[in-house]
Amino acid sequence: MLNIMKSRIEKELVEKLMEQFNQELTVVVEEPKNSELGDLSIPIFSVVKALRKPLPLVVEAVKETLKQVSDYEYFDKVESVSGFINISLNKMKYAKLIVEHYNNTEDYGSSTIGKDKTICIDYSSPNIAKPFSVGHLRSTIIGNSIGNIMEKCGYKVVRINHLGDFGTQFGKNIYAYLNWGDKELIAKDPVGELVKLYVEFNELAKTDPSLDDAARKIFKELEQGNEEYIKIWKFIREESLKEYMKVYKLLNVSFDSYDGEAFYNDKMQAIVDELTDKKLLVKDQGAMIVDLGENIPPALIQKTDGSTLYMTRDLAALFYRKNTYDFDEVLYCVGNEQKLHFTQLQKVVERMGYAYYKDIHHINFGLILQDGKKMSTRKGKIVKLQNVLEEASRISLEYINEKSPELEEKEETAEKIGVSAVIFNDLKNFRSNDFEFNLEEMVNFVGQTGPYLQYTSVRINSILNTVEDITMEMDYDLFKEDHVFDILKTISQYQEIVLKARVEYAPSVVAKYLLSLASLFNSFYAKEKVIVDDLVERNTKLQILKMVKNILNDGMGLLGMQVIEKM
RNA sequence: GACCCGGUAGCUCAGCAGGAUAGAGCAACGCCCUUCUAAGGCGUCGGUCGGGGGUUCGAAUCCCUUCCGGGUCGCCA
Repeated sequence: MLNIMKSRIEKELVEKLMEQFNQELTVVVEEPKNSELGDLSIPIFSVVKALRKPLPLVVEAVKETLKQVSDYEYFDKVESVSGFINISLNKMKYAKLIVEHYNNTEDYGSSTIGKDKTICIDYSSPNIAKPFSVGHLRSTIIGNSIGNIMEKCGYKVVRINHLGDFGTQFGKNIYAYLNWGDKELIAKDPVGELVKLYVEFNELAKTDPSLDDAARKIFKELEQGNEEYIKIWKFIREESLKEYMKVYKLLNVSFDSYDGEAFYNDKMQAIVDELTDKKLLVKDQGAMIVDLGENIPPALIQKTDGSTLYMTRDLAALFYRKNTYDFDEVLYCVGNEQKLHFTQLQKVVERMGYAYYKDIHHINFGLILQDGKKMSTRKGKIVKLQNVLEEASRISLEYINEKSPELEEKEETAEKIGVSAVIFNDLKNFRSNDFEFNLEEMVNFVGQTGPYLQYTSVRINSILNTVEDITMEMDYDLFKEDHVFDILKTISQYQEIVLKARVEYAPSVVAKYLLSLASLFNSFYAKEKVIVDDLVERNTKLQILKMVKNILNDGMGLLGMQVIEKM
């Protein structure tokens, strides 16, 4: 609501000033950092410059013109301080506007900006025969959250888990499986054992490069339909997927499609043909590449032995998605280290003459580091996500036993708190930042954390549960107090926050917002008693509580966190 | 070597289409449960925004340069 008011004032003010001075102008309405200065602020340096008139004169002109703006009725005070015109809103009027708007809005915070638009999000996409590491956690929860945010903005979202179920690595997996795989051990713990085999293979290949050749050969035959290999491949894929589904259930994420790289195996030749027809494919050192100019390394489409690569499969997947879903945008939630790959992908599509290369976005995110370095599956240096989630739930249960031993459904609640803590710990920081893997930090429950948000929501719950229902009777005088008005102002910004998160593909925008809302509420909670004898006052406070709780819960939902009733 | 990220309080980070005295949380220290959940609240301490130039009325924010950390750079994904 505040954003709407801001842009409306900007627009009207510019129009009227331009009429007056017959001159191109821009005006920006912003919010002062320090709320003591007012609620809205207009720096007029640029206007002074454009008009070439003395500052006091411009100040007066802007102040006068503001009186003609349609939102003027909500202004309380307009004063100029060192080149800024600061506006204080009439707290009561503004509060009334927001509360009524809130009560008349179906899905508060939603918008229709994405109406009739489709957005494909490629996320999670773990590599089969590898455990679900904390590395995959990022893609999964960032992608899931961005999907939720897009839906809130009206988009139709297609969630795609582009499983890494093909590629040379399978040559390695199959080679190791056939040559030194222990069937019994594999039956007991398929994924765990397969990972061991994979790591062993890489160890041995260091001293014996012929192993890599053998693996490449196996993969090529797999690609061409070798039945024995396909059987093993299917087994590996199924077992891995079973393992992943457990994690997805825990994280509460789902997908519309699990078509992985293998799905595109029969769609690759068409890509090669089209690139050939368009004369983009060049033979270079035995391999087929697309040259992308001097600044970008060429894209490899086909290996010397004729088998395909990651790039080829991504192109096939892209075209398939365009044809199947007719997306307006396609997002790839993949780590920073693949930035070049997606630049190349986009470039190839551009060279092929498709205008929608502009709709391809790499939603990059930072690495999870260990000792300042990237974690690597090949070296077996990975942490299983499930262990992290279990640890978080365990600590959460300890809290419950200590703080509210009489709680029912302790285990379920502990799990919801633990998992949400891990999710929030990731999403609170901007996605492209790297971060050092630190279990203690992930399961920290004090301060700017997931449990803090859940706790705030739960506190509100226990008050709301004591009353029958909330009437419409309001005492807007209460909003004259800053600590009350600030909550309301924050509530009024929810929609613009969600929209900002959409533009930046950044769940952290929502996360930070929820922290500040929760913080404002907790200060309020410490200062004010809600269940007071004065019924109108009580009702007004309950209305605030209701709004805060709903936004907290809704926002946590956008992040993929679990909302809980009691803790 | 080339290219891409990042460097803000002891730690983790916000702020970056330039704007008014740089903000949170953690840690440290001191308070607050006879009030609706103290997983909370209040306060104190803590910063030459990596260094150096430049543009500007105004720079953490833009430009150049330099140092430090990380990532990527044809047959892995």
